[in-house]
Parts: sequence; structure tokens; C-alpha cells
Amino acid sequence: MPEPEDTSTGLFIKYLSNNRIFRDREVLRHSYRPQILPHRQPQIDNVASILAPSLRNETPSNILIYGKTGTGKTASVRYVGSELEKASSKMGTTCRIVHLNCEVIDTQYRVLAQIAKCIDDGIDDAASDKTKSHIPMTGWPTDQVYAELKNQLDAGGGVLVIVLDEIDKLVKKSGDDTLYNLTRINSDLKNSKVSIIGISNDLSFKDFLDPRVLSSLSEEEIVFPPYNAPQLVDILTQRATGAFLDGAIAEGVIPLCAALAAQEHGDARRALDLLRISGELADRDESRQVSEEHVKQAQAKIETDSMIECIATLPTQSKLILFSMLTLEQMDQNIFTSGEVSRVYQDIAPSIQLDILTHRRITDLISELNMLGVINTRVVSRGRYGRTKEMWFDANTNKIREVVLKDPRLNGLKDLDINQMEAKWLKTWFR
DNA sequence: AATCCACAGGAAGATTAGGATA
DNA sequence: TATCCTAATCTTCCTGTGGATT
Repeated sequence: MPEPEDTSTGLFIKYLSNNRIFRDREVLRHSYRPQILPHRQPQIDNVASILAPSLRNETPSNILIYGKTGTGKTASVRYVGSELEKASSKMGTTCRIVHLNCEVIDTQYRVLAQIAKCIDDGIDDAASDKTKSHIPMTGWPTDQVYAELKNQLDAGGGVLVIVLDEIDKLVKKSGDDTLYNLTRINSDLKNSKVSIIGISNDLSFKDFLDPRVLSSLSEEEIVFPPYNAPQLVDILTQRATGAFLDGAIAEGVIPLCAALAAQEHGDARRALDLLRISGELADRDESRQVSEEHVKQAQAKIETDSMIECIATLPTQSKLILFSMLTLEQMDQNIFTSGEVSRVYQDIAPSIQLDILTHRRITDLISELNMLGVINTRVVSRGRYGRTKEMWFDANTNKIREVVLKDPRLNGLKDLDINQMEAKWLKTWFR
């Protein structure tokens, strides 16, 4: 009997020892907060100038911040926030920042409770046992939470800046009551002040807001434009020095990552992912350098990964349609018409107790698959033989098949006898 | 030029699921 | 808990159509 420890160490050790690429790959993760944010100085200065009055114990204007994902909104605000707290403790004023991600904290109750909790934690060391967290995670009526929050704020004094990240999610899920109450809270406070920073990547969310809330929330608006390719190069270069060992990246790698990500909305997060995955690929095949080839592989990997993800979340019916197309493909057809697909579909649907959708519906689902980029379609006219829509895959069909069969309701199709089906179809309608 | 295939895809109504509300 | 509302899903019915064949 071999010692289990030995084998497992042996299993992993070889992957740990050849470390020729990364110095610290955490630097490339989304959660990493760099000290310097290239090309965001104007926005940072802007936020700072708006928040500055809080150091004189005056209420700063509320701010709304817009920008696509990966444009540095959150990072910039966090940076300004931490600088502000530093400055305030140096100057002896009370000035606190609470950062909430509304994708996670998405109800009025939880927002209020979370704010209260954050203030509490901050005061904790000063007045340790007196102000303990009063508000339970659930159970109180909302107005009581609101009142309790006011008490805590007034007790603490100073200025509180509330950052509502992904504020559009909050509005979509639970309406604008929360925002209404928060913007109004200043008039109920005697001893302290509140200012709100809303961060959104959806410009249209304003439409859901009460005009009064909107006007008070957007006293100041700041837009974070997407990065262009040269700017992304700067960002990647900065991170790469921390993340990679010297000389681990080939010449054109960073510009390539930047260019690919710039095409795709100038998303810095995407660019960093690309660089990190390129690095991981290089690491895995024991290269000593990340090459442009690795970047291309990484790009392909990200693409298929997101497609796999997309397919996995498709409704069962769409998956069955995909499976029908896969079946046709196994019968060495590369291009299928909507008629063929729906005939195959209608034949296998009953065998797994799925109700049969009409042809009309199937055409809609097929166009949907086309929109998602899982398949390609094209309308063709074959003269006397009618007008139809042709479709084909251009991705790895084995991967797709694998994912489709993971659906528990399609499990029975795993060992479908293609030959038998083909023979049957040939007899009835094929060609 | 007329015909006619094999569908595309619009319109509108029916059904269903989920969620709010009383 | 029953009921109502709404959005999403699905069906029915329909008109339109490019071009090989007649």
C-alpha cells in the first residue's frame, strides 16, 4: 500500500516546482486593487473634489457614476474612499465610507442593515461594548431599521459616504424606495451628514427612477469612458511587472491582449483575464515565456468557455433542438435545414417525455441560438424545392454535445442509437 | 411567364409560471 | 390561502417569397 500523502504530494509537486512565468498571479485577479490607476486621474480628481467638503464637515454632493464594466469605476471610488478616510483621520474629522455591492445586497432592508453594520464595526474599537450591532439580519419592520440607522448615524456624527455599487440592480430588483429614503435621510439627521455615490453600468436605469430621487441623486455625474488600446497597454504593463517574472512575456503579448480587449468594449477586466489565462496556458505547457500564440489560445478558451456557459443555461427545449442538430451532424451532414431539424426533434422529443413544440416555435428558438452565436444561420432559396433556413456549427461540437447531455432531462439520449434512427428516417422522409 | 415548393416570419390569441396582493 | 396580474412562452393562422422547374 503506498502512502496516500506521498502520492498526493507527488501529484502536485511537479506543478508547483516549474514556476517560470508567474511572480504573483493574484495581481491579475479582479479583486486586486492596484495603487495606481492609469488614465483615471481626471475622474479620480473629480470625485475627490466633490467629496472634499466632507473634511470640513459639510455635506458633499451626491454623485452618479456611469461606465461600462471594466472601466475602473469601482477601483477609482474605492481608492478615493480610502484616501478620504486617511485624510480625515489625520485631520481629526469623522468621515466614513461604506461600500455596498447592490448585486448581492438587493433589498431595502438589507441595504439599511448593512450600512448600520458597517458604521458599527467602525466605531467598535472606540466605544467597544456600548454600540453593538443592534439590527438582526432579518425580522424587523423596515421603518424600525431606518430609525435605528438614524440613531446610529447621529450618535456617530460626522459625514458618511455611502457607495452603492451596481445601483441599477438595486433599482430593478426592489424599486426606488430605498434611494428615496436614503436621499431624504439628511433632513432627519441633526448631528451628521450622508452623501451617496451611485455606480451604474446601465444608462437606462434612470428611467425607472422617480424624478425627485433622480435629481437629488445626480447632483453630480461622472462618466467613465472605455479604455482604448494604448491605455489598456499601460494598465497591463503596470500589472504585468508585478504579476510576471522578468522576461516571462514575449514582445507583442501585451499589445495583442490590449487590442483584443479594446475591440470588445475596452474592458480592462477582459484584458486582464486574457493576460492571466495566457500566462496560465504558458505555465501549463511548461514554456518559459508567454507567446502571442498563448494569447490566441486564451482568447479561444474564453470564447468557448462563455459559449459553454451560455449553452448550459439554455432551456431544455433549446438544448434538445441543439441535440437534434448534433444528431444530424453525426450522420455527416454539416448543414441542416430547419425542416430536417424539426423533424428529428419531433421524433426524439417524445422519447424523453418532453412535449413537442410546433415548427413555428422551433424557428424562433433556432434564431435565438443564432443570436447567441451558438450556430450560424442563413436563409436560402432552393427554387422549386422551397425556401428554408440553413444552419451549421462552427465551434467544437463535441464540447457542445457534452454540455447539452449534462441536462438531467436529456440524460436518456446519451446512448441513442444513431444508426437505427438514421435507417428509420431514411425510410420515412429523408432526402 | 407561370407555377409551386418549403419554409420564413408577422399578428394575435391562448396558456402557463411566477410573483404580488388581498 | 385564494385570487389576481403580468410577462414569457407557445400555438394557430396567416401572408410572403426566390428561383428551379415546367
